[in-house]
Amino acid sequence: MFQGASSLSLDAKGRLSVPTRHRDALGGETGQLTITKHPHGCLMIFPRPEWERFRERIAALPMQAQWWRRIFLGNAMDVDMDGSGRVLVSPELRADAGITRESILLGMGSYLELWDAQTYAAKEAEAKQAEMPDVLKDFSF
Amino acid sequence: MFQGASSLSLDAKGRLSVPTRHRDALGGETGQLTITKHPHGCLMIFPRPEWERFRERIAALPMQAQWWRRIFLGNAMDVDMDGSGRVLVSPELRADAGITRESILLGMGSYLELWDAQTYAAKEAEAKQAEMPDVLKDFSF
DNA sequence: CTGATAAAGTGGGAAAAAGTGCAATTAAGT
DNA sequence: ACTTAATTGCACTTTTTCCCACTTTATCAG
Repeated sequence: MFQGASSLSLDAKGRLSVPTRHRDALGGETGQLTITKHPHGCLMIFPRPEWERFRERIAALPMQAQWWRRIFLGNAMDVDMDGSGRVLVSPELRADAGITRESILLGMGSYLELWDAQTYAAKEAEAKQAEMPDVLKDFSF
Repeated sequence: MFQGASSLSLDAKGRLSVPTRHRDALGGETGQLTITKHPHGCLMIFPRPEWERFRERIAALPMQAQWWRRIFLGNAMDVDMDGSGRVLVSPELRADAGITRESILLGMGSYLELWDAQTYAAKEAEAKQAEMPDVLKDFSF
């Protein structure tokens, strides 16, 4: 179960150093994980088994959801952590999420989200302004 | 199982250099594959056996789908990879998908999609803006 | 509180693999 | 038969991947 935010910076080669507290949960025994696009403008990072489950659900979607398939499945990259817990984020994925150096890693339960630091700050501010969605209206704390 | 995006450029003769990680799965023992049109504006690339299966299903469609038959079956080209993993994409197919040089190859499970880079970027951006189709409304991550 | 030890992060470099372009040979058409 | 176009194979250059070493940070003990 992933939760919590980490500020981190990719190195010159576009490698992401996975925070130690997520390393075991993310890489498992073999260090295998999968990174893909998210339509909201960030990247999703899954432990490999979790990705397999997600992919099955995506693959089962009907024709109308073809574009979602392209975004999630068509852009998914299987990667391995290197000896020091780093993963290479492909140039295509970095470009899509607008990630240069400074980025934010968010624990989102079964997966992680990787955001460009600036983009995230802007979108979060925007979301705070926006009206509460209906489903939350009768949600009590 | 194909997944993941690759940026690549066709050479002056219209040849596509198949990314190494897809080469075995796409060409099999003999390097034979099939390329055809897709109505969404890209090309589909199948390993030969996978194409055979797809063709059977298309052929079995009723009269209403006659146009889809023309598009898929009528434009299919059987091609071979050369010694260094390249395939020639015919001028007709390239023209149809608007592919000049820069293109994107998407792994879509049982087949690959080849897009003109610009076209893909534009359509993807459009899809991200668009409202989520009903089938996805109750899809949780 | 300070120092030492250990662990983790960061950067760089070398080896291997993949891509790109050229050249030669074969095939086809006039 | 000769010219032109196409295709296949080869070689060189570029990129990518993997690994090692050094620096910095954190933790524990004195």
